[in-house]
Amino acid sequence: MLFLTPKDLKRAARWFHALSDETRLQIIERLSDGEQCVCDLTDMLATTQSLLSFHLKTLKEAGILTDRREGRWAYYSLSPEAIEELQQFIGSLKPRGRGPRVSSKRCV
Amino acid sequence: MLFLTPKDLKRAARWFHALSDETRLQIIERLSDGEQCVCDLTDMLATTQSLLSFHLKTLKEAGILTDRREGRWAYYSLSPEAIEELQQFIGSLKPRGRGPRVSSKRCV
DNA sequence: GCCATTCATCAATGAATCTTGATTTGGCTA
DNA sequence: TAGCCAAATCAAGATTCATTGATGAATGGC
Repeated sequence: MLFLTPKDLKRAARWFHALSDETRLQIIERLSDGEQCVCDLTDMLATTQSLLSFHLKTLKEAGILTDRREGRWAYYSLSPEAIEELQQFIGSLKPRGRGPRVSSKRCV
Repeated sequence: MLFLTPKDLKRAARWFHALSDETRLQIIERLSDGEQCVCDLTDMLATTQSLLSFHLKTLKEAGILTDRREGRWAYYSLSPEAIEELQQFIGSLKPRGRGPRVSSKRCV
């Protein structure tokens, strides 16, 4: 059973929007192996520096990534908390679409 | 460890885009209790008929919902397969951002 | 100080998306 | 058949988003 406050809704929508782009999913894919610096991601992902920066910002503002600076390099990694909450959210969707149907009160 | 084919990427991006809207998340929320007809959803969700129809279509085209017609009513429900695949996808993201860092080969 | 490097930010363009209101399609009932 | 109802579709406008290229800020080496 799922109950979302308006705040939950906003946050979840933001998460999913952040994940709704192929380049950003590739970033997630790379970061699922652990922290990476921006320069490596630039090489891996065949994108421009400014565009990558934009996507990283999008993911960071959604709370999915955290960043860390070290000298002139920036390192990004997945936020364990966000991933866990995402897993909980999706996990709470019980797929009972095929089960015994809850008949509607009005449309019968 | 995550490996996404270009096809996977496209599909996942489409899922997440479908989930990136508050109204659509509310639809999901309602449908997680079981199948619902459009007219009930219209009442619950404080939206217009045509807009709801648009959102339902978006979710359906992403493969997240299935629909069924009965007389003049349309019933929508979550697709168990899609939910399961989503759960697998998110589940494969191991949040080891805090663990021992995988040091970069280039940026040190 | 001076320059190169790394990354972030800004402004501008085009594309995709959301939203609205009107129209259409199909099914039911009288 | 005529009329009503549920839902989908369409066209138009508004908004948001992705992308590009140029500029700016911070760091480190010389």
